[in-house]
Amino acid sequence: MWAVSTPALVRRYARAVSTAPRYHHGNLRAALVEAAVEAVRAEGPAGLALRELARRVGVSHNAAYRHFADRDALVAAVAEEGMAALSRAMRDALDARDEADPVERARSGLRAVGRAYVGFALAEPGLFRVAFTTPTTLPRGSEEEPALADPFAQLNAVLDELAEVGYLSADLRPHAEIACWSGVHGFAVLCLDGPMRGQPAEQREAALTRMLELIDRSLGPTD
Amino acid sequence: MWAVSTPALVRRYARAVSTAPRYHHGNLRAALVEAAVEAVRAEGPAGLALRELARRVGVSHNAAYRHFADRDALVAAVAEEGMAALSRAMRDALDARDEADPVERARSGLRAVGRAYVGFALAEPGLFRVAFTTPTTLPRGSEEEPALADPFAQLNAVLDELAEVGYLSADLRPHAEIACWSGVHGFAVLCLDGPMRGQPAEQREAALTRMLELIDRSLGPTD
DNA sequence: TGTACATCAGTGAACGCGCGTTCACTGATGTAC
DNA sequence: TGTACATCAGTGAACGCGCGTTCACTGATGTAC
Repeated sequence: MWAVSTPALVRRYARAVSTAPRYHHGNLRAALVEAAVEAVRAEGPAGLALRELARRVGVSHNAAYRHFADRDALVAAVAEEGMAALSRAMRDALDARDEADPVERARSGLRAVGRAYVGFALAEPGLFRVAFTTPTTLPRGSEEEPALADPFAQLNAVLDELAEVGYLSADLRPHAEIACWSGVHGFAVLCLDGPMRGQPAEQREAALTRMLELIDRSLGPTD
Repeated sequence: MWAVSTPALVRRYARAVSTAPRYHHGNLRAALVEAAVEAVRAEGPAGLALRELARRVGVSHNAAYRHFADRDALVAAVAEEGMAALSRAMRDALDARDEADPVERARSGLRAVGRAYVGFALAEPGLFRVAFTTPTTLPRGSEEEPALADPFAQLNAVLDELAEVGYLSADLRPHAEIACWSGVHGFAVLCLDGPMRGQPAEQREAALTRMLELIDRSLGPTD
């Protein structure tokens, strides 16, 4: 059952205790992804070079090929990491709600995911950009980045909640998720690369609050 | 007054008539920008390489340095071109309105610029991307891309119109332009690089119509 | 329990690529006289 | 009107860069016996 023999275990333990640089890294794949995330934080998507990352991890420049088929595979791994982090941020924001009234709770949920989305983009611009980078080799007919499905699902859940409690009417529900997503995504991009780049935080904050208010208005009843 | 002497005129005419390749290109700067626009159409921002463009224009690879200080200057020229084209598309859409009722006219104006914005992004994805590319050497404290001011001004004008005719209340007016811009910009980006990439046109069209409807709702009166 | 051997995860040198940029230059153009 | 000369817009060779990728290899590890 236990595939590791005793002498192997002893050797492994000695290795783990030793501080000398090891020939076998132990967890190179994870270390490369971690370094890639750091690089992306510091330099954006352009920082994702296999040679540079290997250098940072302290490993020869093509050791990476044991763990990634090519550069694109590494970029994809980082993108997945970024999307997962975004998803976590949204979920945490949703979980932090404490409203009792169902309608207020649903409405604040939509604001919460929106705020979390924009907040993540501004806090982690590099990861955010990579997460939305179109892979150079588009996987024709493949599953189209399942990781992306998760933030999407959360947004849809909140909108369904808004519909269930009667705030969002059924005939406005279709495509509402695209409209909401467009709003927060566009806001994030305009802050990172557009006219709002370099604006003071309170200015951005005021604009974001206004936008979330308008999104809320756009879905609610007219009377 | 006329700075060109007669023999110079004669020589220039002979040149203009001749079909032989000329040592002096005549309008290299414009030709390079045009080639750059084409390259961006075909390959996106990555297609903007001085050597490649010089090759296309049929000129030695560093002739370009007579007209652009460096690569960034060329990219900036293309970005300006793209932003101008976007601005034109918006203006044309606004001019095409024919509603008589002031409120309806203002509301359709907002839809028109939104549709034009997204339409341009989808028709010219390369130019659109370059137009929003942050220059690598950010001009610290400079005027922050005045070309961008023009689409922004048009959007603001339409929103002012909506306020004047009484559709958009004064207290919702501040920051409304950011919210609207975020919506259409985000929609465009999601279509180009996000989850809506590769979706059929009618699907995108339906989602866009819904988003423009929601934007209209978000600004209008509640009663 | 010890050892031979297969397997796996690294190394280091090398190739070719296209790029931006600089240099010293040459051909074409415009104009003062 | 013709010519000498300054200026400008191009050429071609070269440098150095960092990259992705491949190759033949070696050291470490795990395990069958």
